[in-house]
Amino acid sequence: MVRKSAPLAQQAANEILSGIRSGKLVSRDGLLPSEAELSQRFNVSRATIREALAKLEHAAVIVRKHGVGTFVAPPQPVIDAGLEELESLETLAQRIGLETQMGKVAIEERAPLPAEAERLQLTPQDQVLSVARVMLTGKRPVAYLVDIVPVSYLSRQDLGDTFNGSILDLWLHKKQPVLSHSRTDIVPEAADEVIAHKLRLDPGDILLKLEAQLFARDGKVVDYSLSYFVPGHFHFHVVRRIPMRRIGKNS
Amino acid sequence: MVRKSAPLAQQAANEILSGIRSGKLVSRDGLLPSEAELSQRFNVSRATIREALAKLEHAAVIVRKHGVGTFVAPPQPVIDAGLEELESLETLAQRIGLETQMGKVAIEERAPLPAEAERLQLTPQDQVLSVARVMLTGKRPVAYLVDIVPVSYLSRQDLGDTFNGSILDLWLHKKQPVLSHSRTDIVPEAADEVIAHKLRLDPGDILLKLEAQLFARDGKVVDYSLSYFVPGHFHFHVVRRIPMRRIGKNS
DNA sequence: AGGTCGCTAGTTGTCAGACGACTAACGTCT
DNA sequence: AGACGTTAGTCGTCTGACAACTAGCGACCT
Repeated sequence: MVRKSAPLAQQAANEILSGIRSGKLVSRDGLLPSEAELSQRFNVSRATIREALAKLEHAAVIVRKHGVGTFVAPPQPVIDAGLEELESLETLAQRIGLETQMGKVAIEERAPLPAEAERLQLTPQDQVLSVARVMLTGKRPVAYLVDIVPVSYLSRQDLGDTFNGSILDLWLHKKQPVLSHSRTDIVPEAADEVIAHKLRLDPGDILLKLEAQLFARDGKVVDYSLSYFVPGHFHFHVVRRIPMRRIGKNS
Repeated sequence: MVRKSAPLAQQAANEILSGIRSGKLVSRDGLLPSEAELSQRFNVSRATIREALAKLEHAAVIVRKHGVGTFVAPPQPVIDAGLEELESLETLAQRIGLETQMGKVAIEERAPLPAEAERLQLTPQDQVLSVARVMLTGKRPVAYLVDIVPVSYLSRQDLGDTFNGSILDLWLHKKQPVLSHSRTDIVPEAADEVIAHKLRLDPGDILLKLEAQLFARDGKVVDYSLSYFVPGHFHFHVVRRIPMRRIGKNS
């Protein structure tokens, strides 16, 4: 999408962003001028200002409150986590002393969806247990976690009063199944309306999705999980090694 | 942000999204009804429809073309890449037979910004070479890559006619400096106006940012790089291992 | 003195109508 | 066949008005 000149709304968004970053447009409590005032100040219509502000809201730069005003979005606390070693979020949070809460767990035993069947190497006649929950810190949703597990590996009874939100921790404690590794896909994604609702966001807000297959020692896929993270709370990194052998690379 | 009822624009966006997913709102060539028609169909003002469509455009669900119409966004080809082994994008693309082009390289020798100095363990008096370029496939920008390198490791002369876009490849070929690994942070991010312009996107569009420090064998940081990927072209994954020792974890 | 309720002013969200800027398609002319 | 101009339709922007919401203030009650 190459445009000869940016639409006015885009230009206004750029200028407002500059004004925010320089601090010139922001009062002490993070409040921006009203739409009417921005309209006059930038010499465009209020509708165009609204389109510009919508863009900035989607960029998580601002937050608009009906009847109140438009605010610069607040900065967020960060948890840093390496991805090389598989560790549950609950264990990670505990290790760094962060208090997290688990929202209501939605457990359902059903047939797998086609994508789930494929990822779990199941047939449509098999049954899976779906375990979905929201993780919160300080009442604030930070992640939405869904595990899809063949019922041969996990039943409702396995999840008892001691379930802390992590199937991985449950299995590691139990030493059954014996786990090997996970393959985790990393995707930036816009929240759809269901997930947005669960994480108290708007559809379209940016999430980091980790989509993982967990393999047991015998090579079977024992878990297919989808983890959606609100940016700013968990900060993931990976250590990438230089391969030892590069012979044959150019053949 | 919990609302008693969603704003009308949000509700309209949800309904339009449902109509797109069910196929009911989309013609053969991916065209949606006009804003005027959607306004009538959903019984809201055209301004509200515009706000709804803006949300969907930000979610990369649709593309709006001035004077033409509103289209469902096209699906994208995908390159899958593991992150465990450090490999340049250029080598990766070559390995899988994908033709990529490098846009104009912007090279600048300057003092490091504070964040760069910190990441590269430099002082403000040091000098770095900044190498910025866009990677394209089929004329389409897919990534914006910036390397910040201390001049002791890289000079303009090092980048000659043989520079293919990858400093990593250059160093691996030269075997100097001897490289060890990189630490790469993974962040979903909204494009700011500069990067959006380079990648022919709108500010606020979703990108995956990989922010990496590259370490030599002697422990020095030899490169600080920022790589911004347009979603849908490169698809990253990581293999996460179960640690061998878990003794002491609960102490 | 403290708490509650109602009102006001100000702000965002939505509506309606109009015009500007853009584009694809079609017809006419060379 | 190619170039140019026109038309109809669409998105982008403007204007003015009203609906929905909220913080703050003052009045009133306990």
